[in-house]
Amino acid sequence: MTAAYRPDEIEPRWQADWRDSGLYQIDNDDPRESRYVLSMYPYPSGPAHIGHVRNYTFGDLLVRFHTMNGRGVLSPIGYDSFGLPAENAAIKSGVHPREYTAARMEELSASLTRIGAVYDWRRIVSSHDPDYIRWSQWIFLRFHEAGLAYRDTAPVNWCPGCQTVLANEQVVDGRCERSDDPVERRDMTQWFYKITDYAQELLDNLDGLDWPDRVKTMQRNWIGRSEGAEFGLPIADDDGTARNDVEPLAVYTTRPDTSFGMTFAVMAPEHARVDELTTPDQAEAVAAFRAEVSTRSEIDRLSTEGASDKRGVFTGSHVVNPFTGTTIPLYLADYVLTTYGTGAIMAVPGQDQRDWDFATAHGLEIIRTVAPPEDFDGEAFTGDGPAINSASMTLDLNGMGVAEAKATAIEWLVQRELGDRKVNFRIRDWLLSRQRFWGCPIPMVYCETCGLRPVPDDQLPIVAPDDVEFRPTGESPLTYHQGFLNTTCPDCDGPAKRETDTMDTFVDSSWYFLRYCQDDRSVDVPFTLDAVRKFMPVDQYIGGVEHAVLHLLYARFFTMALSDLGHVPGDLREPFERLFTQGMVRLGGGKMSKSKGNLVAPEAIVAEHGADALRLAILQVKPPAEDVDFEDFQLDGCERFLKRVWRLAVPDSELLTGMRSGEPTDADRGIERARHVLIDRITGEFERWAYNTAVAGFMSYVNDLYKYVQSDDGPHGPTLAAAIDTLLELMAPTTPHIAAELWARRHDGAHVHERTWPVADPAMLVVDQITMVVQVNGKVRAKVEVAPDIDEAAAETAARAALADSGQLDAGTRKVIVRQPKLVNFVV
RNA sequence: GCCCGGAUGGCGGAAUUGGCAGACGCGGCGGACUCAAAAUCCGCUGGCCGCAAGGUCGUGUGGGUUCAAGUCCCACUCCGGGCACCA
Repeated sequence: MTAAYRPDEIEPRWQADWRDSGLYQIDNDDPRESRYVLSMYPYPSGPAHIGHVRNYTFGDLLVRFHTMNGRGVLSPIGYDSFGLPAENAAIKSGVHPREYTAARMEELSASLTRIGAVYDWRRIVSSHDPDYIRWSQWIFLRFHEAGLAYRDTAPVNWCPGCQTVLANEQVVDGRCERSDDPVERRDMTQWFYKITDYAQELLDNLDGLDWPDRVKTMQRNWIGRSEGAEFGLPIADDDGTARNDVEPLAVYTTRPDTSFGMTFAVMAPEHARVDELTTPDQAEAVAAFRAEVSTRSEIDRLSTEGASDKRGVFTGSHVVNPFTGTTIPLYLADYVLTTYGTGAIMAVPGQDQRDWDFATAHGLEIIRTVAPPEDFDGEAFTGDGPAINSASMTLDLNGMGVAEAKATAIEWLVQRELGDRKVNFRIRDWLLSRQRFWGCPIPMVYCETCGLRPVPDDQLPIVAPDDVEFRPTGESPLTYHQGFLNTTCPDCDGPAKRETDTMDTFVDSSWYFLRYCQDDRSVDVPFTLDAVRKFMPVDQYIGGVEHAVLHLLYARFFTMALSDLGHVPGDLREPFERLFTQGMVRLGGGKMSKSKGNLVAPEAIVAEHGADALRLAILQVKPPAEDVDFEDFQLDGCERFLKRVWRLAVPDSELLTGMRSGEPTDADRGIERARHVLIDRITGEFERWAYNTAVAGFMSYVNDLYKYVQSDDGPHGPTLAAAIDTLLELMAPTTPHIAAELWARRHDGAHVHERTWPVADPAMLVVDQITMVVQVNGKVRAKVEVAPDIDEAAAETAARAALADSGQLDAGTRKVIVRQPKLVNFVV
């Protein structure tokens, strides 16, 4: 009687075994070569959803694979446990975010365990843990000392739905990436991390990272480096001459070569010098325009729709084009941003479409300074070409290409001390303060006499009190808690107030991977240099592409800054050596989301098919990098396959009767060869993340074994045993429970996950026969079995022989292509 | 608009370098077992023509290179993603 395959019975048993045995715990003095395999730590939103399961299955497979390959694998887990959902739940139902979060973490931990994922649970971190808060604050203070954390008043993104400010990275198409509310502009005093200090290195290092090109491109776009020139446009007097008593208007351009075509200049509506440079007769129009712009939402303003003439207004003032000496009008327009460059531009309608549109709408002059090609029928010409109309007494660019003209123009500016070469970045500093309760408090106090003071290290962590009222007010609930708010100044002991804003949760995720390295959590630093050196950088990071310019950029910044400050080794500049971004799981073509109520619950699948079948289905359905629709999962087929494996491998199987012994036959040798081929194939496929074809490999192999077992001669005992044992070893990372159970049953309770990964014998991979295709005019007409080392002449002879009866070569051949041993093609 | 991906049977997909298109799975059809069903096992399964042997067409569209193209080149269509007043 064959024992039944009962995943519901064996899986929880093995999950407990892995957790208790410590097989996947690693100590910092472990002598094995170390590997750091990390899946992005999850926000604890309750039981795992199918997207989580996909992510953590890939990670778990790698952990188990590397472990069997003799490496000491750091496989940690933790929770990104600060954040809005817990606080919103508190507002709605009154349950404290801490309790809410603890319950959700419990659920998520249980589901991760239930799908068979293994971790060193001793190293767990959670963002909201006071111990973790302490070190988030400690790092903030180090950054503050170094000038990398600062407070500033700036126009910021306000999300009315989340009732907090957002970082630029969290605004997508003018909307909040979380709540999708349109974002408003507000001037607020906020905390920033000075990520712009690292813009150049963040850009440069991308080249050396083994990351998807897509993600690198997104980061490059986000950082947005541009090279150009910055120079001053003198303000013109009433009679058109440059005034010496007024500071020139600074502009930034990437096209100094086109300066002779500058026919007007434009300031951003929010530019600091608008009032100064507006003439009395235009004051009313300017004020009206600015008022109108300020009420427009970001989305409207970003939109290119709408009449161009409404997008700007004349200031009444003129400036001087230093290249030509001519006087040109100065406008205000909303297409110029106050936050980029100098907030003012020289407008060259001939070479810039935005300037072209504006010039056309306002009846301004257009001068081409780059000759467009003959067939050019567009408006502004932005391509390369010889300069025209670009000469003065002191500078002649005519005839030069764009690059040469640029360099020459900049040189001219520098010589006359009018301006200089300038590199600009699109990336802004990271706005990190949030007006919310459920986040890490910013450890600063405001003293009436001493001003802004950092909280001393020995007073950390600053933890939010429990007895606060949760109301969506737009200010942190901490603002209304007198006990938290009122404190004393660390320097003068006088009355002081605490900062009530908390940190963006992306701060927490910017260093958790460093904390995981630290085994002894009692030391007085968040991580020791030795601990970090032992495991960092992360060898394989796995997560969603949605973090391409959020988490992945911030974490890189943190690593560089901590490196410069000496808290991690100086040569550790990049945290994640290899990155894999897995695709999303969708349902019925749409995005799966809680709000749509179409989440697939892995619990139900595990209950019906078992965790191994679910893991196998995840791996089988699609290449890991691609998005997948849950409807395409083939759970029945995967479960059926596991049952086939079970019946083949379980010791008391009815399938296995009448085992042959003695000398192996050709059929036996064929199976033995297939075993080695499988080892070779699966090892390669695992290394290149070809899990879907690896599953196909397992299935094919098992099909072969079934034929072998049911063949007339019957299976050869030792051959079959080896064939099955190898299969179980190779399947251990993908379907760990069934592999463990069958191995234990076959080997007296031994553990398959403690086995060494099998190695293929190269001699067994050499085939003695290969199918050679014989073509006539590129069409397959015959196939011949030949030796792999057949020579050219013999191959042609064999091919001719194969076609001899068909008469297809009777007319003679014009050409013969021989690619032994795979193919011979006759051209007739 | 610009920059990346992608398009292969009824479906998900496979095809390291240009060399047998459709591995593997799902679904479908047929058979075995069974009183029957489920489960299981075996076989067939791209279209068209043909009793068959076999032939013929076939990897989004149109061209091209080559003895040979899913794969390389040119042009285009559609789908997905990113960027998009950043001067």
